[in-house]
Amino acid sequence: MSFKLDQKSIFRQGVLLTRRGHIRTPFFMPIATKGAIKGAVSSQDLEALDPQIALANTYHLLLQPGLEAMKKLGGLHKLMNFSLPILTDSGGYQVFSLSKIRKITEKGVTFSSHIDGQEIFLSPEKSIEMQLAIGSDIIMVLDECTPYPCSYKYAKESLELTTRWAKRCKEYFAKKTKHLPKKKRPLLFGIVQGSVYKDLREQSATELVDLDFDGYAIGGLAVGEPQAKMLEILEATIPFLPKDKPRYLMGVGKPEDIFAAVKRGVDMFDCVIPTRNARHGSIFANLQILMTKVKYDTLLIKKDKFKTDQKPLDPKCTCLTCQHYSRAYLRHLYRVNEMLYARLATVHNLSFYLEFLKQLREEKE
RNA sequence: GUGGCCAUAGUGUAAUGGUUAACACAGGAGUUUGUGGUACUCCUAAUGAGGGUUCAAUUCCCUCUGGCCACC
Repeated sequence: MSFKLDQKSIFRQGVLLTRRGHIRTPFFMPIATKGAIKGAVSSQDLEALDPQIALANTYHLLLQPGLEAMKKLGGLHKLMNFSLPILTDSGGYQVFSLSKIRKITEKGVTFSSHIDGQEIFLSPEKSIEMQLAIGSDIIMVLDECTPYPCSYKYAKESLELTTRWAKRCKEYFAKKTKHLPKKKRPLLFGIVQGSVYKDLREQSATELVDLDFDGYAIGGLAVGEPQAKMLEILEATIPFLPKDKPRYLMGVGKPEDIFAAVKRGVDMFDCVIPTRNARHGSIFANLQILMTKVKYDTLLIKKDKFKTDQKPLDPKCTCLTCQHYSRAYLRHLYRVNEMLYARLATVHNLSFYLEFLKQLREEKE
């Protein structure tokens, strides 16, 4: 059993056990796509934020530095000098979001590299092999993330392919990890697809649960559909997932999305919003968790009104940035294009998200 | 003092004897959901003053004002 829930708590406050340590739920995973948090945030900066876990991308690391180099380097933890657990995305989403030219067949997916255009083939087995080389602690199966909108027919065929790939991932994973003691093995998660069709979500979840994964992700959401639709599909999916396994809503989201999803029984999240928005000048501040919703402010730091504002970004925040620097300084750094801006803003926005999830973990009735 | 050049959004530059005078930055309002990019979208805002030529002037001519350069 890798997941324990506190039965008396509200939400799903529990503990997920990985080979590199336990993680309290619900939690948010900062994204280190290429083995670094974008915005000049070092592994030590990140660990100082107590993130519990980070996420990296198989697709990007497969292109650079590549499978063989990663094997020789002894994995990503060593490469980036990071000691907390790492979850790796399988590359399925990047094929969907980055590659204009792609061909999906039963065997796998062929696509052109966004870096130099060279043809890359990614199969379920190859994705797992790369994730094992990375030394990932939570490995995701290769899936096809359907776009929104998506026809029923395409969504059904796609989900069934995703299930067959999941089975192959599981078999390959079992073969490659059977020599490891159970406590030294990474976890393997399946991914529910089915677009916005409730019966397809049920079908996908049921098929994956039959295969018995360590946790279940819900993919193919937050791809352009309205929030109400996302929650509707989430509510239609969760009942088909086991209570004693972690649920991961991939790529979500804004604080209000995460709050709504946690209330509906989701345990894990990842999203580019805190880091990307930080780089683009949008700062999260003044969080309030109320009974039915979350409230917060978004500061567009470039604005004139911050020119001489000596307050920290968020007066209640304890992050490095807020302890030492003012809104005026951040605005100035943003405007003069200093790299320090990105680091300080990213550290703060991550701190905001991590503190938000920490409060959800501690929320009592 | 004489001659020449210049004057267009807040700033720096375009363009034109004839529909809504363009662009960049600045200013304002937004966007970003399993990360190709310090990204993207929308909005506000201008022909120095006065006179003349002309059907029509920001454009051509004159005067003034202000600035730059050269010469004495």
